[in-house]
Amino acid sequence: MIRILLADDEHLIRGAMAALLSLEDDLEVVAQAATGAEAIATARVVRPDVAVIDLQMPDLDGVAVAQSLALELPTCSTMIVTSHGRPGHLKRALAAGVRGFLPKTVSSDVLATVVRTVHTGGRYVDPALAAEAISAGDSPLTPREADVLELALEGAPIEEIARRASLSPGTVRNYLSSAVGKTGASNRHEAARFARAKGWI
Amino acid sequence: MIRILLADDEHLIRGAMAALLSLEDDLEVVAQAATGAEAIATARVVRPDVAVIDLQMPDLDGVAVAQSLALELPTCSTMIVTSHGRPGHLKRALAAGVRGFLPKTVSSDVLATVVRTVHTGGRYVDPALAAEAISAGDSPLTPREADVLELALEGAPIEEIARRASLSPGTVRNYLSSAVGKTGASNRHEAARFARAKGWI
DNA sequence: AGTTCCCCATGACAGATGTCATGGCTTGTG
DNA sequence: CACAAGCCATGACATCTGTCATGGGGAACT
Repeated sequence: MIRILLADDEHLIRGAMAALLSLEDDLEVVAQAATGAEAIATARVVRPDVAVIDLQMPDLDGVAVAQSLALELPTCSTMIVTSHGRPGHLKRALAAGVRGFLPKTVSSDVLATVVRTVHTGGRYVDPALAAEAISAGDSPLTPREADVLELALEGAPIEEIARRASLSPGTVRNYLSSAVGKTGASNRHEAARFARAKGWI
Repeated sequence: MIRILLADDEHLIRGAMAALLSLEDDLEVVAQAATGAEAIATARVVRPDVAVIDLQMPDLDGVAVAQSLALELPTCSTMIVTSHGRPGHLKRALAAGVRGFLPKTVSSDVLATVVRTVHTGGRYVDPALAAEAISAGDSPLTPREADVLELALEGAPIEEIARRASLSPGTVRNYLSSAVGKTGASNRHEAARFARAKGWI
């Protein structure tokens, strides 16, 4: 019997996935969590064999949870399911020791199969997402450029970005200009959207 | 027995919700669809009692589907479930004749209860979403302002917005300026994000 | 030691953007 | 009808942004 921890902030989805996984004879959902922190705390207690984590949750990112679990419970395999699969996320997730990465568009038997695969030490990444990740390539942005671009996402004026990044406005403009050039966008807002779509920020 | 049509583009979620609803003795999922168009076509054939529709789908909006269903199948009650509930959506949905509106954060028994409620002619709107909708108020934007602001969402330069809206760049700037004033933002990008958060565009 | 890359900053310039005043046209309303 | 409100446009002005040149300091690699 494979013991599963399920973490997803959407109660309905979580309950539904639990119901679905429980239909399998060899799978058992032993715990559920609605937030990243809760997932980690629960995992410490119940020590599941496999953790199925949603990527986007209110507090901790799914990847952050995976990182913690990899450290604290090396025997527990972590896999991530997500609605909005961006290339960068996949890369970060694999770096964090995640063994499975799926979009929520897959069918239920694929999910069950992957749970079994990661439990026996295997890995599985959705082919479509993998292809996207490869085509997206590495981020050409320097760390600082990524920081600044992220602050620009909300549409804030440069003044405010500079304050929040503790930089001079001139420097901010330089970084943004560089980022705009690298992304082929025509202004920082477009560049920010582009970079987010690629998963670079 | 209440016959249900389930529409959601995420296969996993759809299957899971089907599994969950089928656990109830008086509910039966008689059809599933992955897109809006598919949902309408399927509904014409199977004539379900209740349609449970996801708000965001690749092609048609959940609200658009609800509108079609209300016309073609007046005996079928439509309810919408969504991950990202914005106030404006709720308003549009109710105008389209939707009888139930829920975020995916609700528990499974709430879902089942609401299915029964709408089937007997009742209505149900998630209290939290309702409160949000009320506090958001009506859109202060004129139709044209909303159009232009929507085009501004992607970060395009004014030149392009003007082309896409078939307006002079000067006019676009006037509308945007007005919208910026009404939203209290400091530039059009912030205004666009704000308006989207409020569900105005 | 030299080279390269990143970080941070400044200054200058052109072009994009936000704001305001103004005016003509249409539509709906008291 | 008079009036208000929305739609569309133009022009002028101040400010914001994007771009480029320049330079110092630090880390990494050859």
